[in-house]
Amino acid sequence: MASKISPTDLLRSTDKNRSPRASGRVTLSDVAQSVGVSAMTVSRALRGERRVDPKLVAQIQAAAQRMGYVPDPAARALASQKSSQVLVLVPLLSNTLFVDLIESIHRVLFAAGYHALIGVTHYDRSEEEQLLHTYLPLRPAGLLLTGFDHSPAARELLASSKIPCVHMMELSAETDAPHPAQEAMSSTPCVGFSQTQAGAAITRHLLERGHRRIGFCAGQLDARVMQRAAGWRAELEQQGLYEPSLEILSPQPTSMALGAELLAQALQRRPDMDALFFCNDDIAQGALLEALRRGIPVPERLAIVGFNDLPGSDQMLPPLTTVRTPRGAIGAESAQMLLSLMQGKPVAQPRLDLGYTLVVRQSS
Amino acid sequence: MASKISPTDLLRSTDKNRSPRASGRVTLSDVAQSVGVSAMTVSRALRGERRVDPKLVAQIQAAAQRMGYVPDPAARALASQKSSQVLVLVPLLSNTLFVDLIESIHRVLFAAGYHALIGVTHYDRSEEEQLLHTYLPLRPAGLLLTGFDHSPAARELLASSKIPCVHMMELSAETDAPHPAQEAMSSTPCVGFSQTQAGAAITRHLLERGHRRIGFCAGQLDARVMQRAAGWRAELEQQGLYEPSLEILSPQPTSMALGAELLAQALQRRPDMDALFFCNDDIAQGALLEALRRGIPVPERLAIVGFNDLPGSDQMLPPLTTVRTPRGAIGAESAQMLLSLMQGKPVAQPRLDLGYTLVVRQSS
DNA sequence: CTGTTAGCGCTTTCAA
DNA sequence: TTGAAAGCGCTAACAG
Repeated sequence: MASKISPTDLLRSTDKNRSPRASGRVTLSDVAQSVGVSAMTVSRALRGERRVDPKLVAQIQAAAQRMGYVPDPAARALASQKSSQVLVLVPLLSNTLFVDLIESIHRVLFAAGYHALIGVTHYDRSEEEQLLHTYLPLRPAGLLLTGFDHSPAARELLASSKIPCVHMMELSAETDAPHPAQEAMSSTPCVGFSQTQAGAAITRHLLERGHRRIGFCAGQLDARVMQRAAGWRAELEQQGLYEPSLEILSPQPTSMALGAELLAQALQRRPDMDALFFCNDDIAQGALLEALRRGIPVPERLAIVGFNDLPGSDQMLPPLTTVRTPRGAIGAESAQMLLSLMQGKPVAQPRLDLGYTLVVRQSS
Repeated sequence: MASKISPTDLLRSTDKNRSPRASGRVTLSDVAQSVGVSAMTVSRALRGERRVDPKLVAQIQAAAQRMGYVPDPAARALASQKSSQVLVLVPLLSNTLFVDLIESIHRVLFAAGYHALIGVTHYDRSEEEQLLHTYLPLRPAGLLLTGFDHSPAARELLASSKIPCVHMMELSAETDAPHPAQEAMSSTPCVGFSQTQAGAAITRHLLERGHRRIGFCAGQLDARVMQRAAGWRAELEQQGLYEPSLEILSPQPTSMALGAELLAQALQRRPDMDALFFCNDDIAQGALLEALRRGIPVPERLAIVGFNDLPGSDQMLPPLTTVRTPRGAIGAESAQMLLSLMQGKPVAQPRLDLGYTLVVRQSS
């Protein structure tokens, strides 16, 4: 195992002789030198590439550990043209939904040696585009995006970057909710559930409970909210119960205050309303409190249901009936799918439906 | 403006001759060549370094724009030993407080060309340590940490990294709340407010309202919560009203459900309790709902106050009295301070107190 | 004010 | 299975 020591290595061996630009960190060649192999071998060994003598691998790992070697992500990214970061774009952080999503993504990616770089789009296509513009040059190893609603320029960026990408929270090519760019993404990897079907399911629940004038109240009119609306509407139409005046929409972001306001609007417009389906639990909670303030018996006079099963919904008066969405699982499975894609492995189910659960409490 | 074109540049000029490793992106030398200057000049011009002919700067910027040049962060990080990322560590994302903090940090840093890399510690010193271990090698340009509660090893890492760092949400060297490592950090840059004083202030408010048996209920017993407790306790002691049984603490994370539980515990232990100070609005909200369920008149029979002024607190029945904390401003000012530190500029107020506001609503 | 030189620390490529 | 050479794209450190 007589080793040839390159001039550079010799230079490095003496601390005095280190280049003035050296950062002082332990490098690959430091480890290589100490073991008596080339830097290349250390690089391969540490990355777990095959075709390295197992004995050497053990020795190298021990040395790296002992010397406190930590790979330099910048150097690695520069040389290999890809970083260990995964860009994760979500619309908001103020909805627990996305926090849960991020937490489970982080857990899976972190364990696999990747870092989640989080970007917030505020439900704005141009903000998303700008984020892609600034973050794509970081050469993320993968992308995790919320929904399919991108600007054309963003689509372009994504396509030309050729970076593996998984879409979260909704499914491509839903036959019951035609999507503008449906065709283009029928093969796009995605993990989620049918927002439309979930919206339809909770509407059916209300119908089964005997409600007939079921309103839909929503803020933050993003694509997924509109899919829920479509599910609600389809069920009502099927029963011949749909009327435009049952739809109370506001472009404002959802909040408890907005819930109170929409409840008021709904009852003013349709005093005969006997149930309300809110697009998200936070506005439903606000509506529940407003009903309490107004002395409206829930669910006797008016049933109220929400969506997502957020914290606090079980604490309301009465506890809120809602749809539990599997965001934790969506995050984990998306990350897992992305890991496969990044490794070039085939993905068994590139369109993964994780379903939803109706949670019936006392508000309906 | 006759330019010397280096051999490498000539090589690059012909697409056929590009190295097999080239990434295809437009590089600094591409721009340099097109303008007829050296890569170094382009580098300086684009980074806005002084000592470059303004005319050249304009020309170079135009060329970069036209050619679609985007700097490579990895190459930049490798050469300069610092990335454009700022590591931001927060305990949680499920508390709106930290989301607000992050949003404003992001806004300030992004505008200055930096990216926020967010890490979540879950109030766990060893998790924080691990995050530092894995993220410090990314050579972040700066650090933004929540609180001062680090493990010794983490302190070591921070100190030896020599990366500029600002602590958020609490202030160093509070004379009224001795901190374990107080001395060491009396000069540490920090932006926040006195948690102790804020806790004392809302307690005084309750005392002024005539309450005498004021309990303190808390979950998630982190350093800042305990500082609020200290403020509460000091006020009570001053009036000779402090008793250990008034303190109801739980190690569990705060939530509305925990609020309900702690209210129950408090009333069981001290049926004569006439006011409760909850360490965070979410548990206070849960307590308010529990009071409603139990038919306890608030504030007549029992006053309830919270902390942070989170969304929904104004929607409660009755609306919650609380302390509004300036997390948006804290995020913005911390980021601003960090920018100064990163540029080596002196910081006028390295210990910035942004105060707090008592928000008196109907629950007290 | 501008350019030259020499790396930053790693990995691709190719040769042994 | 291992190694040598040659960069990745940029900037620090001098010169001029």
